[in-house]
Amino acid sequence: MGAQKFWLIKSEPNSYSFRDLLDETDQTAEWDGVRNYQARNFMRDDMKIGDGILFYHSSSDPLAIMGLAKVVREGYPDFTALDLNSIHYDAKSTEDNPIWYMVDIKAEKEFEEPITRDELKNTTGLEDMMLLQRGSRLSIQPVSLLQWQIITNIAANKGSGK
DNA sequence: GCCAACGTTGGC
DNA sequence: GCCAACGTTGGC
Repeated sequence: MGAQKFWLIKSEPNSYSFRDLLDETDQTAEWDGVRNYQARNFMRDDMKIGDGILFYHSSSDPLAIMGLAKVVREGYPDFTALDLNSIHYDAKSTEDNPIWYMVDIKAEKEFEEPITRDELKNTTGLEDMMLLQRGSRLSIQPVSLLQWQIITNIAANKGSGK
């Protein structure tokens, strides 16, 4: 079994928020609709059960990490690509040759206070975070162990009521 | 609302 | 295989 890895997933709360995930049965959702090859490869090949996820709200106020989630099902074909009625339908994808993949994620912990993008930018040690790089648009990003530790520490300190 | 950055498409 | 045109993302 490989070591646990860490990820950041972006979502526009207008379409799907961390609250929506918390409200799901078992707080679990299929992460469907991703139509970018690099993100697809992460889900198909690299995301493993138990991997940690930072759930980030993009195009919103505040721009922030809202909480933690984890991978509970590893990559499998995104069937919405085969569904003519889905906005994620893709004619290039077939049952025999599915192009797109998804994972299932489960909410783990809602931060008492979201960690804002500004805060991340001002935190020593996070300079290299992909999220903070100019022009970074990838909706699923790898996060290093150190970055994960720094961010979960911030959350823990906020949660301690200090 | 603006626009830079990026990924994809398609003509050649 | 190149690359211009286009559509989308997403911070500001």
